[in-house]
Amino acid sequence: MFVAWLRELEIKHLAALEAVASAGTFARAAERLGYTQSAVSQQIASLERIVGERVFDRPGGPRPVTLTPLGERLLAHGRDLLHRVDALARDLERFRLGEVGRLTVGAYQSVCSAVLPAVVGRLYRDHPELELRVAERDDDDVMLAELADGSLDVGFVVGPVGAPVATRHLLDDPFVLLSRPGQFPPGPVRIADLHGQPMIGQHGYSCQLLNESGLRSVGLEPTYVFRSNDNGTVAAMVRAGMGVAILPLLCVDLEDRRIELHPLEPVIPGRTVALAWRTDRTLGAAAQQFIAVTVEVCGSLAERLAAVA
Amino acid sequence: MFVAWLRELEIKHLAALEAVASAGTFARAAERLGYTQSAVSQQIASLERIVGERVFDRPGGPRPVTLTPLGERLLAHGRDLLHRVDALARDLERFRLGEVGRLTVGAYQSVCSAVLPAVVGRLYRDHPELELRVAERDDDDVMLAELADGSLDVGFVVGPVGAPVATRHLLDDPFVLLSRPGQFPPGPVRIADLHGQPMIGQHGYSCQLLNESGLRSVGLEPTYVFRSNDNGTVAAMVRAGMGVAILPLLCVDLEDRRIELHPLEPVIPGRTVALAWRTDRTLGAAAQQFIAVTVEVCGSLAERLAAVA
DNA sequence: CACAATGATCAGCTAGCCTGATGTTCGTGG
DNA sequence: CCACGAACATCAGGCTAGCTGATCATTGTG
Repeated sequence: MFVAWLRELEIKHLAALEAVASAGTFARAAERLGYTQSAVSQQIASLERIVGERVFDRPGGPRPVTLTPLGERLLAHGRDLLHRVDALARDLERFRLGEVGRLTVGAYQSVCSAVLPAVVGRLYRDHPELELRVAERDDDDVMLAELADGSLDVGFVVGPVGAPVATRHLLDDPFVLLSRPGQFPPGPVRIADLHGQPMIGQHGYSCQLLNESGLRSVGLEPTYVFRSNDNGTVAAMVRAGMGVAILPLLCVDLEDRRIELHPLEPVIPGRTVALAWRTDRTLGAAAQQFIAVTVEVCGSLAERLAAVA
Repeated sequence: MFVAWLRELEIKHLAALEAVASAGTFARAAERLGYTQSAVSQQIASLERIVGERVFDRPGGPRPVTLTPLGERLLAHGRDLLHRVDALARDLERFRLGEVGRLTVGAYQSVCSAVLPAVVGRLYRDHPELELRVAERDDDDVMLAELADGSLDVGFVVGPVGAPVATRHLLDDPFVLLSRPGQFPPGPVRIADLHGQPMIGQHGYSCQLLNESGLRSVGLEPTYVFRSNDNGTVAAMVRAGMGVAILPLLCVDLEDRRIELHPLEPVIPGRTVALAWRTDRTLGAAAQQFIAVTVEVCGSLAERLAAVA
């Protein structure tokens, strides 16, 4: 892919060239580079052997050396390269500090609306140059597959998963009943009382399956009259009186006064929201920060949720 | 001027990184680079020591290695640098062949109009990407000074000059008499016959001084009624009948039928046009080509001049 | 469970590179 | 005209970085 000749050219040579050219003297260049004059002399000689011609005219005696035309042209390229190496170093340093970098996150809709805004906001506030991508995925398996093939750096998942991924538990997200205000007396609603009640649900992905199996385990066979994965649509249908819905608390807009929330009795196993990433791949600083910030954000979020349910 | 850390980073490391990343395994990368697997392993280890983190995740066993986020970012920079080194090599090669490069030439007005167009035309025809600059200088001393300080790469000069410059003789440029058609009988004009004749000359630079000293050495004290360094102006004044002019043949537009040329008798020492350049500085390929082409162009030009004078 | 593929590691050697001393060239001041 | 100083080249010597070849550890595969 790359050229054959000039293979021995190294950055060191260009640095020596630059130093001598701008110092005017081998000895001063050596001093600046922290070498002896002899070393610089040999480095330039090596460079000249590589390019096949002299890059400096040495007038001899105490007169300063000057670049040959070829040396001048080489130096123009060399300065450019040195500046780019410099930029590389600075960029790498910022990357290691998590100030720059690209990060692709996978998340459910509920996480996207309830958790991510706060996380993204804090990350951008601290490091405005991060390149964050959020991919909305509603299926745990899709999420894990994309985590595995590298499309995602980190992803929010529902349950504890096996696979070669690490997970960090974030919060417990209990199922709650959504109803029209006044439809049920305040306080917990007994699942048994929901027999025959028309229900609104999501399509058959991870948390909906968890939902249904929870209900069945306490003897309720739910009747769904509408399914949507858009939480706003589900809430709207509840408001419209089409039925009630059992949703993870995170899927609910807590500010919406036109619906009412009720804990369930008995409590069915709610989903646990966790963050997952591959353990066999090194995490970038940006990803580590994302995890840390997310853990913190979810910590305070969990407190607020506990107050509701 | 440049950064402190990352000083040990060399192009070799980036080449190894690129090779491994695109080959997927250390062994194949080694094969491509002409090293052993062990060498590549150590090069990557060295790179990782320099940047302070792993750049590859090694899953172990026969699975391909993958870049870490930091490795990916480093590689993006690295590929850019490698391409630039590649471009550097190609550019240097073209420079050595004289296909590209910058060349600044100093020349008198007469040379500019009589010699340079042909030279420049041929150079551009062969190497369209050369960057030629022509600086019109009417004074030999100025020319030599600028040659000395590097402002000019090569310069046209009149006489053989000492200084630390080499000169290449190009052609002899005899002085001729310009007159209105019919003002003198065809053929040579005797200088003695010009006594009292109003004359038009140039200002006191190199070739005008040579001119006047030549005339005085054969007993003529010229009377100048007008001086201009613009050869077209001098010719116009001759046409207007203001006087006659003695000019180097190169300063005359041979196609202008409204003036007549006469050799002088006796012949006074004409100027010799030569090309000069510093001997203590290496010449670029472009300069060498310029000299070669100029010598050739002047060779055929000399023949045509001989036919006139 | 043996085998193959892959990277890490180690020992040993070579070559490149740096240092310190010395040689050579040239301008400068007396 | 000469001695001195400044500046680069060169040489010898030592050190180390880097390469080779062999071996080890790990892991997927038949």
